Amino acid sequence: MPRQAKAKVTPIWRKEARADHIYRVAAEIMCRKGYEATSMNDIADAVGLTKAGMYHYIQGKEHLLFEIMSFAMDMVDENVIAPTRDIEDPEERLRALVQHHAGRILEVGGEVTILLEEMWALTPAHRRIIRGRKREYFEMVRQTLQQLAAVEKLRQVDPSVATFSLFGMINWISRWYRRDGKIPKEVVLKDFVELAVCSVLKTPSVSSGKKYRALS
Amino acid sequence: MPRQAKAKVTPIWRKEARADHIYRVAAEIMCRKGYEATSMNDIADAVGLTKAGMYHYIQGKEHLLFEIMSFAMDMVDENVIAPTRDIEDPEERLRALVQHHAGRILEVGGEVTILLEEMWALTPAHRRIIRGRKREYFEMVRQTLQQLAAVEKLRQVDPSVATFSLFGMINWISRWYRRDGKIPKEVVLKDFVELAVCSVLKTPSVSSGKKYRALS
DNA sequence: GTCGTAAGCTACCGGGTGGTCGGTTTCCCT
DNA sequence: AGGGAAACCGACCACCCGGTAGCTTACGAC
Repeated sequence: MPRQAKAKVTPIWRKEARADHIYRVAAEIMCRKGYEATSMNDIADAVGLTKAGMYHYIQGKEHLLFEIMSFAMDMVDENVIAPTRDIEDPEERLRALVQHHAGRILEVGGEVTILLEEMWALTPAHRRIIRGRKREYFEMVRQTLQQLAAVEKLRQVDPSVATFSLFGMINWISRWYRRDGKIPKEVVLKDFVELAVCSVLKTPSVSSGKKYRALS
Repeated sequence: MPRQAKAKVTPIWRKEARADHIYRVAAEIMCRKGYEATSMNDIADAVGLTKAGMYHYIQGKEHLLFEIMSFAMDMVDENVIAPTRDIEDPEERLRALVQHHAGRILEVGGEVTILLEEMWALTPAHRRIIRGRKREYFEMVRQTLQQLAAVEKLRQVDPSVATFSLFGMINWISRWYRRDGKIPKEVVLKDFVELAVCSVLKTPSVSSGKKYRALS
């Protein structure tokens, strides 16, 4: 039990921290095999406990999924919505939204994004909560596009359809991007900002170049 | 048994046709609840047979999924690849690809597209087959983008990344589009062609207007 | 040292899974 | 009328699921 060595140094193994570890392992497995195809024994084995032992830290399978999804939405709130909410210029805001969201997926890994689609596995109450948080995010992006439409910068497309399109492009990343693949994540990020912004804007101004300048 | 009435008219109820019906029903249920969450009893009930009776027409659950996925890829081959393969101008071809693919999803329903993602549920042999067919399609789109890059029409983005982006936008449609919703499919289709083409092309020429003219 | 608590395990539960077997019904053909 | 095949079903199988009860162990506080 190598973990015990660390336990000696930090005598109190926070129960919550251990639960966090279980969440992380569970997220990885569930993402790889799907929620239903993942058994509690799979998770217990991966985490080094028996199923019964694991139940001292968690409440149940569905609750596990709910916690993971909530964590995913927390990440969106903190790392995507919060840093972009106060950007005044809607074009600038859109660019930042894409950059932060895609950047998160590329860096943290898409596990969490993929699990966000297993909505039907949640209890109705939990499903309502997650759906509400998703809708909130969706509305923010949609309103950004509507602002752009108001100043004639948006292409002649339905703002909702355009928003769905943006989410499609970005969420799909987690289905194909491999961090050990040959495309570096900086390239993907730069390209995605360009693809996303250009797909919806008539005449995007040149990137303000805060982080990425045009290559040529 | 209302089906019997029809059987009287067409005395030979082709076994294959009955199997087809089962595939269709299974696709609808599996898409709604997910492959693993769908039991053979669910399907049997929906199709009006007992589980044992159903096994006279099908070979097993995994094979059912494989057949559905193969059918989906047949549809792509017939209705997307075949009618666009011989278009010479790559920009025209790209436009047609998006139009046909998105059009199919909007009209047939996305069941089949969503099921195409449950790759991990297949046996390795079946998985290899489906993956091969997917890759073939992917390569066709990618080469179209590469041709566009060769004539300086593609934006400064990696063609593979751009291809993934296109697939993301389009495949995502089946996750949000409701045929009984308020956005008519013609609008979605028109918008998607514009969004997709404009996302990857520097200066898309005005649509040749074969089917859809600019609205204003 | 010993006691209380938390951690963790073995053994088990009821129920549902994909799948099969043997038999019965139904229908068409002659 | 009756024979043969295809259609269909009730009962069952072995197995695995999520989850729990109750016991044992390990450890820190005093």
